[in-house]
Amino acid sequence: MRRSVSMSLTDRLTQGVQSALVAAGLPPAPDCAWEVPRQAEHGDYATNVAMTHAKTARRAPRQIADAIVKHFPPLDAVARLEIAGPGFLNVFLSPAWVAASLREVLAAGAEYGRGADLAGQRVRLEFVSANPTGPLVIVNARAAAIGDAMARMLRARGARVTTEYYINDAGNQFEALARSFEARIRQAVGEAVPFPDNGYPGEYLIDLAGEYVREHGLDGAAALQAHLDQWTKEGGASATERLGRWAVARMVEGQRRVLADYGVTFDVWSSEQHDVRDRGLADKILDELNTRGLTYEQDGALWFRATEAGEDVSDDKDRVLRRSAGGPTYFAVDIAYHHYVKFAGADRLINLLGPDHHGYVARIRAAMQALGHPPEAFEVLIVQLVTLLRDGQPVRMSKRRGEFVLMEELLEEVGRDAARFTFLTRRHDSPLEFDLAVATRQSSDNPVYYVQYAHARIRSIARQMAEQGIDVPAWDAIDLGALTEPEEQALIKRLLDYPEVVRGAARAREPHRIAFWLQELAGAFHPYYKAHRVIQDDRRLMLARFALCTAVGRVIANGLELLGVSAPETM
RNA sequence: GCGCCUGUAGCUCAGUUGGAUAGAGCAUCGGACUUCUAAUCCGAGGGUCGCAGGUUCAACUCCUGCCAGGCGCACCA
Repeated sequence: MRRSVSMSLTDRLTQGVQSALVAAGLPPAPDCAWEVPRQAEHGDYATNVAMTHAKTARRAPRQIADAIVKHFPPLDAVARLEIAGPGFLNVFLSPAWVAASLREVLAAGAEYGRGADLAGQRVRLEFVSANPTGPLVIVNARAAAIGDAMARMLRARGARVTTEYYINDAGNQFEALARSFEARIRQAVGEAVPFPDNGYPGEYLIDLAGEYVREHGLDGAAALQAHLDQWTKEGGASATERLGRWAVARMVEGQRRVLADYGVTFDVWSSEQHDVRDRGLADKILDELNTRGLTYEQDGALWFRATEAGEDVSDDKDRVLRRSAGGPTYFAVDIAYHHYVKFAGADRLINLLGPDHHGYVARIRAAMQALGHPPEAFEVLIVQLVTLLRDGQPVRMSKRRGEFVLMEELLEEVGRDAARFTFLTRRHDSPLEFDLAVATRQSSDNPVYYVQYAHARIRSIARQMAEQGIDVPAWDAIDLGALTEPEEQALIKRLLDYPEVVRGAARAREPHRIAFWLQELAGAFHPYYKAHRVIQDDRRLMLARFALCTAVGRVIANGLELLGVSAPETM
């Protein structure tokens, strides 16, 4: 980021306030927050510093405000200061400064909105991580949209982000899948075997079994038995496990493909089996925890003192690490994975989990803190459920019972951009009601098109000007002083807020702020476009407006990029 | 029973670490295309911010209690 914009306007205003306070013989304020007032008559920026500072400065708010106004240093950005209400300080920007500041947006281009406030942070961001026991469903699409936007946002502010998909390809769920898959294969070749209890009854397993039988040329029960016997002779993993591995590989491949179609790719795909269990990390972490005195034996099992570990969390009960029957629990494996693998390459972990895991958060956080990781180094964000409706009727989603709506189907019906944008106009921790019928019916008036359309219109102006052979000089050579309309001033001021919006969204882990802000920007642009023509005889005005529109288009494209949504040239 | 999330317009949701008269989209109603894309624009109606207290100059926002919905409380993952 260029030095001229590295210090934001509000920073400069704060500096002005502080120097004014000192010049007036008052103590500097510990904090000075700026907001954009809802109403234009309250100025472009406002601060309540005179009120919050009243106690420490031991003066009446209005007295402090008076002093600030009297001693405020001259800034070319500031046209005037006003005191209002109980002691608000309202700042009115100079129109000439506003118009000229457009140059910074244009000069920064695709870089505009990026910054370095998270520079040096190595973040490992895990999301989706659905069980490899079935295809991805709608809630996975929500997590994917949020996680991917989160990664883009954090990178834009300087963090080094590694995105990760963790595959739970071990334990009871894997075994249930393997047994279910074997049963489906046997049924596919005509054997009358019962389907296992606690299996995965979804139709996708029947399809997958059919594929397996076809690809291996198993044209009957005898051929299947020969196929399996060969493995038995070889020794090693059981036939059931081998079938399960095949099913998992196919399932993960399918998940990866759907996510790629959605525009979401991961830097790392890690496997519970290969990257943790096979490397003996589970045993290693038990030793580590033992050494630290964080465990005890009881009833033949090894327990973690979850109720005592942790600085800012405490679990409500201790947790088993090694079962009395032997073997580590998922929890033990997970501690090992976080500690040895994830923290090896990052100083900050962010996990997006579903609400069904929130009871798990306290124990894993406690474990991380017990292993010496500071509380803020390990963040868990709960992405709330998507309650699926079809014409107002709830649709239960359960992979176990085989009832769900696939992420693939969502993308076909609603489309990638609309789906992503819909998920990104909600807070991640807010439950979302998603009516498929309504979403399909309304997919053509999804708010995403409102934003994209603004971009397409702007690109269209550029095409028109090129077609008409209008010569556009470098931005620096254009006289922006022509931008005096209130709508033009308002648009530029919005653009100036953008870097701060991205910064705040990244810091709060809230990509939805960007989506809402883009809607507001488009909402300011469309009326302007309708009311004022760009291409016209007054060349000075035309070029200035073209510069403004180009900047708006640029920022829309930048913002949509952070959300993983396309910015079309035409619509 | 305990814990977490949520409760804001008819519906779906925002509300920027306490600010000034609580917003948007959809839906409803009334208008606007000879003009850079009408996937647009202009206007109207629509609210006890779940309820009740408390904190203070100021509460949708913070605290307490209650009500309602969702989720979780395994030697499953």
